[in-house]
Amino acid sequence: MKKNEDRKKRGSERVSLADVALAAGVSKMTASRVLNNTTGFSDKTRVRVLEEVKRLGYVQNRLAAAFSSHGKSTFVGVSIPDLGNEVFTQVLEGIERKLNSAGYQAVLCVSQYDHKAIEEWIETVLSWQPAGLIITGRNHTPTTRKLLKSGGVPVVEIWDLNSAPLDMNVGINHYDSGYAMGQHMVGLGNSRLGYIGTHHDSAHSAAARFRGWKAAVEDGGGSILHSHVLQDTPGFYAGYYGTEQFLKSCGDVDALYYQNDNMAAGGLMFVTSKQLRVPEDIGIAGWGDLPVGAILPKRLTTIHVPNLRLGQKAAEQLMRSISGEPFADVVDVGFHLVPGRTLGDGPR
Amino acid sequence: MKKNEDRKKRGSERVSLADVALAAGVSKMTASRVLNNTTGFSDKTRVRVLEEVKRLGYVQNRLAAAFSSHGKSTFVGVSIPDLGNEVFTQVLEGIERKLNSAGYQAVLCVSQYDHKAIEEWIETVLSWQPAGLIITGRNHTPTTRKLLKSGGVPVVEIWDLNSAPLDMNVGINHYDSGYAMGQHMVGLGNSRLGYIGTHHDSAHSAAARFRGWKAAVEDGGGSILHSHVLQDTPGFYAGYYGTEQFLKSCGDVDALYYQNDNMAAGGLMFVTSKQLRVPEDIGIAGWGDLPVGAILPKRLTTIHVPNLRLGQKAAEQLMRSISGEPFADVVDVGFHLVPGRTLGDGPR
DNA sequence: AACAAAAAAGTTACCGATAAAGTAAATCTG
DNA sequence: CAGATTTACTTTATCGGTAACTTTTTTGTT
Repeated sequence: MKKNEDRKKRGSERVSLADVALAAGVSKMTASRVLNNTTGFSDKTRVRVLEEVKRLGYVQNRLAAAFSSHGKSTFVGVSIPDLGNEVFTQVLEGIERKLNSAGYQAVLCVSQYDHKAIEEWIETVLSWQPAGLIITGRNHTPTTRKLLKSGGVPVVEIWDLNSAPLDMNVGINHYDSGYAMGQHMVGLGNSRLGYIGTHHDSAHSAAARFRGWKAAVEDGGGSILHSHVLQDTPGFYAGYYGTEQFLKSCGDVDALYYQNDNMAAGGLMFVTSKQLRVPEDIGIAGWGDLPVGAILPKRLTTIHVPNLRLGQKAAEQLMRSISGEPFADVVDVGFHLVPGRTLGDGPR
Repeated sequence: MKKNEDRKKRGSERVSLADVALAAGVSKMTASRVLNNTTGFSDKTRVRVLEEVKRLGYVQNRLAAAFSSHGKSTFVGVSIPDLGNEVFTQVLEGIERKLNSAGYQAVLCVSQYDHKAIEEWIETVLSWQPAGLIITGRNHTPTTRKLLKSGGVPVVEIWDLNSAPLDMNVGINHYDSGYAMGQHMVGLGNSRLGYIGTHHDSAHSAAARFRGWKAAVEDGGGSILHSHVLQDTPGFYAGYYGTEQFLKSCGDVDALYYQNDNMAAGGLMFVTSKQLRVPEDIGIAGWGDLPVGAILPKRLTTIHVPNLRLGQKAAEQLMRSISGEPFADVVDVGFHLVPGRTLGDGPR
C-alpha cells in the first residue's frame, strides 16, 4: 500500500481526515467511506479506521465536507418575531425538537418584527447554504422575496395561513379564529364590546384576528365601543394597565377581547382588583390557551392553537421537501374555541 | 487585461465569484478584495464589480469562504435547557441580540436538561467550526468536557457562577440567592417553612438555591417542615397543584418558598382560592422577578436576576475572546432581593 | 526623464473533504 | 482455471473562495 499523503499537521492543529488515514494506513478516500458508512471497505479496515478516529479524537470538518460535495449544510434558518411571547417560544420548541431529531440545526433569528432585519439575516443565512428556512409571517420586503425565490432553498412560511405561499406554508387562519370568538361573544348576548391589543402594524396576525372578530361582532349585531391598541409588548402588564385605561374612557362594556391570554389574565386581575365580577359585571376573552390559564380563578374563554404541533409540522414539511418526499403546500393546523367561564350569557 | 478564468457555469447553477469577476473583467482575487472591502483595487473597479454583483444577484458562499481561509464560521452554538421557562428565553434573547448585532448567528440547542443530548449536539456543532459556544450549566459529561477542551473554540458557561470554568463563565450565585431569601424570610419572623419546586436532579441551579435557602433557614433558627419536589415543569400549574398537595400534608407553615415566580404565582392563586390571606395566613416567596408579578394582587417577594443582561454579557465576553480583546474569566451579573408584600413579619 | 515607491492588479497554491474514475485483489462461474 | 465480475481500495480533480506571492501600472520625486 502506497502512502501518498504523509504531510503532518503542525502540532497544535486539529486532526484531519488525512491524519486518520495515515495512521490507519489507508487512503483519505477509504477513511472517508468508512466514516460515511457507504461501501467499498472491508470489515478489518473499518475497525482500523474507527480505532484511529477515536484514538486521535477526530472531528469531521463539515464546512469542508459540505462545501466539497457542493452540498447544502444541515442548517435550517428559523425566524421568529419575539422570544418574550410564549406562543412563539412554543412554536420554536416544536421546530427545534423536530429538526434536532432529524440531524438538522436551527439557526435562530429573533426579528422583533423588523422586516429589514429579517432581510439582512436571510441574506446572511442563505450564504451558508442552509438546507431550508422557516420564517414567521407572510409579509416580506421585495428583496427578501427575491432572495427566497432565487435561493433554491425550501422555505416554510409559518403562523398565518397563506393560500399562495412562496413555497410552503403551515399555520392557522387568524381571521377565522377572531371571527369564531366574535360569534361566540355576541352569541352569548354580549353586544357592547371592546378590544385590547398592542401595535397592530407589525403584528400582522393579531390584526387579522381583530378584523375577523370585528366582522363577526358586526355581523351579529353587536357593536365595538372602543379598540385600545397599546405601544407595548402583548404581556401581562399591558393587559393590566390597558384595561385600566380602557375602562377609564369607556366603562360600560359587556365584555373585552384581548390579543392573547396573558393580556386577558392581566385584564382579569385588574377588574378583579376593582371588585368587578367576571363574568357578571364584565366578560373576558383571550387567545392562545396559554399556561397562565391554569391559575386563573375561572377557566378563561379562549382559542386553543396547537403551537408545538405547528412548529413540528413546519419542520416536518421542510424535511419532506428536502428529502424529496411528497408534502402539502399548505397545512392548516387548526384551532378550537375553549368556552371557559369568563363570558356571561346576556347583557346587564 | 487577461482573462484566465473563463469557464462558465451550467445555466441553472448559482452565480459564483468567478462569474462576477469574469463579467466585471477582473480576476477572482480582485473581486474578492472588493467584496471584503480590503485594499488593492481602484474606485472604478469597485464600482464595476459591485455593479455585476448586483446585476447577477451574487450571494457569497460562506461555506467556501470560511473553509478556504482555514477559518471559523460566524456561528455560535447556544445551548439552553428549556424554552418553556421564561428565564431562559430572556437569557437567549439577550444572547441573540448581541450576537446578531455583531454579525454572528446563533445555532440553537434546547436540551431539556439531557446531558447526552447536549453532548451529541456539541459534537455536531463543533464539526461546523463555530466561532464559539455558549452553554447553560456547568455539569458536563466527560466526553463533552473533552470535546470542549480540545475543540479550540471559546466557550462560555452561563447561568451558574463557576469559579473554575472550562473557559469563561457568566452567571449568578444561585446558592447565595437562595441564602438571601432564606435570611429574609426568617428575618421577618417566619420560622416554619416549606419549599415547592420541581425535579432537582436535572435543574442544578434550582437545587443550589434550595441548598442556600435551607442553610439560611437553619442558620437563622427556622425549620423546614417539608420540601415538595414535583416531577413536572416549573410553571404556573405546578405551583398551583404543588401547593394544594403541600398544604394537604402539612398545613401549618408560615411561608412557602418556590422555585420561581411562576410557581409562586400558582401557589398564590391556590391559597387565595382557599380564602387564605397572604401574607397574614401564609407567606409566599418566589424567584426570578418574572413578568407575571405585574398582575398579582400584591407585589411578590422575589429575587431579581438580570437575565437579558446575563445573556448579553455572555455574548459580549465570547466576542471579546474571539477578537482577542481582554475579558474577564468569570462575570457575576448579580441579583437583588425584591421585598414585596407577600411575606408577613411574624409567626401567627 | 529616470528611478523609487505605492497602488492595482494577476497568479499560484491550498483549505479538507468527496465525486469520479482508475487499479489491484478477491470471488465467482461454467 | 481462464475470464468475468465483484470488492477493496487508490489516484486525481475539484468545490469556491482566500492567503501569499508576483507582476504590472500609476504616482511621486529630484
